[in-house]
Amino acid sequence: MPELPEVQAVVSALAPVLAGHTIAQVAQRRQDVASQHVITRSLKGKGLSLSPLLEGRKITAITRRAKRIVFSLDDGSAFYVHLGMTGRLTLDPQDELPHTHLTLHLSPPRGKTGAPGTGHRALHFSDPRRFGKVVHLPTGQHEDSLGPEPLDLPAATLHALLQATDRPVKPALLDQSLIVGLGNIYVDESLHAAQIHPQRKTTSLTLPEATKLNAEIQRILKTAIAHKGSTLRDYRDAEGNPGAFQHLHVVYDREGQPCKTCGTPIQRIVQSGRSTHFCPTCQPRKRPR
DNA sequence: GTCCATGTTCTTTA
DNA sequence: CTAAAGAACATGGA
Repeated sequence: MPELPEVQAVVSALAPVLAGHTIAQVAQRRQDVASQHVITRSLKGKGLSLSPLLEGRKITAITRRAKRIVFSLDDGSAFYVHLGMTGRLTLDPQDELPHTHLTLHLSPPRGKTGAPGTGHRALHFSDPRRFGKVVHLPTGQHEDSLGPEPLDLPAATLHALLQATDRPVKPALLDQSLIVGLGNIYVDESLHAAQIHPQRKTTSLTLPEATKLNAEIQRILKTAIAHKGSTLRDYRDAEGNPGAFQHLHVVYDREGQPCKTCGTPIQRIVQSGRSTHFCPTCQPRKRPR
């Protein structure tokens, strides 16, 4: 569930509440929910015990990078949470969700105790399918092979990135090493808005087409952020609230339903093992002249 | 029982 | 070498 807008909604909810809190206690139910960030792929692993790394550390910032929720700590280290498909971070839930693999017990900053809403907090990470993960980043170790963020990407850069590879544009935009943050929903919506057929080769896209695509990606992501993301089934923000952008989907998960732009039934095809939804009228293989 | 799912990563195939 | 396709991960809903 979590593409850039959903992850951003979680970060926006958590950051103002939890920045400055100290991790008092870590309750880790599953050892394999966490791992150490490693450049080499040989020693990845059987899990990592988080409590000795996190307990006593103060959270200095909570930010988003790609689809990762990054917790920066006062000793220069950091960790990130990736929600996978069904992961959720929930703050002070009424009832603990099933498949809660990790809970962070947090103490408020000194001097803030007593003010309303600033007591101890509990941040729960739950994830039924367990595609999500927590990754510890030792001081200095950060980025790996992530592409640029889409929201402030110059159109010429996107065009250059697309020209540098040669494959259908749909799977290219899903590739996090090319550009980050987009998933199946927002790629389909962006390609529709830019009137580009998902099977068009990246090398065939002209600069004007890439410029339009770049603008539509940014417009759709920003609109989705304003609507706190899309909830198809599982996604909830840190307060347990669903997003609202799914009501504005034009193509995604609308196979056979009329295109909201032209009325043509939306088609579904499979590319790289993923569903692609598009409008054959709005997104012709060849550009109309 | 079947198919499908907002993601990533590894393996196989071309 | 590149890239596409497939499978895998694990669980639950339709």
